[in-house]
Amino acid sequence: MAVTLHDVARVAGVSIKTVSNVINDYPHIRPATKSKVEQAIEELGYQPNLTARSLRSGRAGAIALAVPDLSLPYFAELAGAVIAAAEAAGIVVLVEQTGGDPARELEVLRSPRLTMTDGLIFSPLGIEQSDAPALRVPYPLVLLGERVFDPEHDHVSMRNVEAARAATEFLIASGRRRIAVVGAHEGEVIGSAGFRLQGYREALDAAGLEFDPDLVGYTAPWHRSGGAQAMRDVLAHGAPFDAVFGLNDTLALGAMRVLQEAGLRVPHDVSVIGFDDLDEAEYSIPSLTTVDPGRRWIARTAVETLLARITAATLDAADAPQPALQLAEFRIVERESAPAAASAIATAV
Amino acid sequence: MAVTLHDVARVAGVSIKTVSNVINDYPHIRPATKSKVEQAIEELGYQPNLTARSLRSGRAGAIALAVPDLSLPYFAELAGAVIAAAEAAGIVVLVEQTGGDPARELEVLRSPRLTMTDGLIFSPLGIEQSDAPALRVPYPLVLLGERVFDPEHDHVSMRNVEAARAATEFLIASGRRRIAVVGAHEGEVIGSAGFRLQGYREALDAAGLEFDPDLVGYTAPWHRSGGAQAMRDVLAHGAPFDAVFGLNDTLALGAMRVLQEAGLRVPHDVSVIGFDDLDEAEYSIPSLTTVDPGRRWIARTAVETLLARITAATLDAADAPQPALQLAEFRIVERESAPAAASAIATAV
DNA sequence: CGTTTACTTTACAACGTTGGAAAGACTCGG
DNA sequence: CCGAGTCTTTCCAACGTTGTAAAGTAAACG
Repeated sequence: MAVTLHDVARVAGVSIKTVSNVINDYPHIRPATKSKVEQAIEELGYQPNLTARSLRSGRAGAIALAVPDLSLPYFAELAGAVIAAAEAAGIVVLVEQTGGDPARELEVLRSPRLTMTDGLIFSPLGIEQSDAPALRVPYPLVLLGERVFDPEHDHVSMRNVEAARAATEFLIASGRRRIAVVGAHEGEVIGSAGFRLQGYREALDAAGLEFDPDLVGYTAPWHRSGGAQAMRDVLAHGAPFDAVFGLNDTLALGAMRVLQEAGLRVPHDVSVIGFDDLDEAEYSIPSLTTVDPGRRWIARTAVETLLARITAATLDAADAPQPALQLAEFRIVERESAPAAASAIATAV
Repeated sequence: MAVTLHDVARVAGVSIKTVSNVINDYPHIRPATKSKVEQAIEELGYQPNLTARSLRSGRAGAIALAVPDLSLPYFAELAGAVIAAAEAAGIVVLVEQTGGDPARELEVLRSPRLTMTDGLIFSPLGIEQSDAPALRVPYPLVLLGERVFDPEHDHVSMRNVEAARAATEFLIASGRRRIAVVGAHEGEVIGSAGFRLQGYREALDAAGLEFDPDLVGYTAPWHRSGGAQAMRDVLAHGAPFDAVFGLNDTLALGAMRVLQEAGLRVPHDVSVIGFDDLDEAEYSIPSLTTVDPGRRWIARTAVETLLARITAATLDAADAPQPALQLAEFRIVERESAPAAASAIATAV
């Protein structure tokens, strides 16, 4: 079928090892031989078989990325950033979708498919802290997110508590006092929802504001429809509010949608802030004030960390650094849905 | 490092071929031997090395998907659907981003990386019909989109002209007469922009409406910002209009944003229709009437076609079907931004 | 009880590549 | 013109797996 080293060697009239040497820039090759080989390569259109190279060298030049679902914009943008960062290092990315299902997540971790890659960047959503032992896999692994922590692993994440607190404080500083939340997970302590809710409560406490359970909207899926439904629940409670903190942007966008249906104006009656700084936050109507949690930095750092770990593993380096938790810097991106200086106070139905 | 067939064979006290036979469900194995081997596999946690298997068998169990950019929602959702469809067949997907850059697209086609996969699903954006010869690659290839056509290849696409015509006719049927377009590409005939613009013109012609160049907003990148900019250009022309056809959803959403800034109400003053039926179209404010071009069907069909082609290639089947162009069915999804029965007529700027 | 037949296991080679080290060729000094 | 040193090329084996075919074993038959 395909052209192999043997074919090139035959055409060039040398041994296959010489061809291999040319390809791998072995220094001691006579110029004449080299050009002869290069000409044969050109003529035959030879391309190295990366599968064979991978088998022989033990390095695949590929990593795996497991995320819940590419139809969730956060993960789509994360995946895009990971692929771009890997590409810059000449590495390709195999993408798996887990759907956030714990069983599927565990299955991916154990899957023999990973023998085709050098390591995994794993963004779990369904598994729990008690599943941490399942993370002790025989290949380099970098964790993302805040679902599971394990001191044995490199972990790249964001400052959820601080960032959520900053978002809430931003609303408070703008004059809001009754701040609803959408996207909470019942009883969750660890995880994006738990941490961000904690940050929210810390901000309230620090400002001497009371936490009102009626202002918390719950939803498991962080889809726009979930945000809409949680917002409706809060409205149904009848407690007045003048701001909404969407625990992520899609939730906030879904919530904005419901507010508008309910006749509440954003930001006139209700300020809305999100979390993630998705592309679409910039172009929603009104544009969404949000937290940029450092997604690109996370992608880049995750790839760099994984590649360093892979290199260390091949060198069997004893001086490899300890696994670490690296946290991205965040910043508030002010847009229309929550101006720094808000005005009116609404009394919602 | 990893456990190999040799290790299992040693522990089980059999030859490696017997272990291989057990794994591959070879029928003639004594039950006692089989269980002995299975126990050793279990005990050692053996996992087959897919790289070696792939080298030996010539089948990688992986396909490549090349799309412009995952931060474009259409391609993110497409990629998600492709991965899901492949997963159902036990195939993994390696995702490449071309950025829509012609040079990069050609590079991906020729890249030795593809030797790690069994075939490619390619969604070009930058290359042109004249680049078609570059598509004659030595591995199975399925084309998506409408940038390049080639009778030598399987191609899965959508009914751009008909669907765009239907979208325009939908606006006309709702009572609109001055329909702007955003997202056109200067001089393009072949390609999403060209085809959809053609459908738009066909609808105008059929309805006896005049085509007004001042109502066409151009933008190369089909980002939201491009839609916004194109909409501003149209507004700047000063020609009145009562509807906007965004050549895709993100363009339409960007345009809606600008309309609102300009004080025009959607759909009261201006109806807006998009194209793609992205998740977010359902939750924008107002929700976006759009065309569902059959994205999931396209993903599923592309994967099935590619896998069939791969199988045919390995069997060296002479009875393989001719390459074909398969087109998805489309439908109009009516939402708020363009109701079937529109009312007022606006006179823009 | 020898022989055919069917079942079960194994030896070997090969997929395409590269590391290690030996073999060959050339250059230079004496 | 020889030996030492350097440059250049080749040979061999191995990465982990599976196809082919042969070898070995047990059951069945006459």
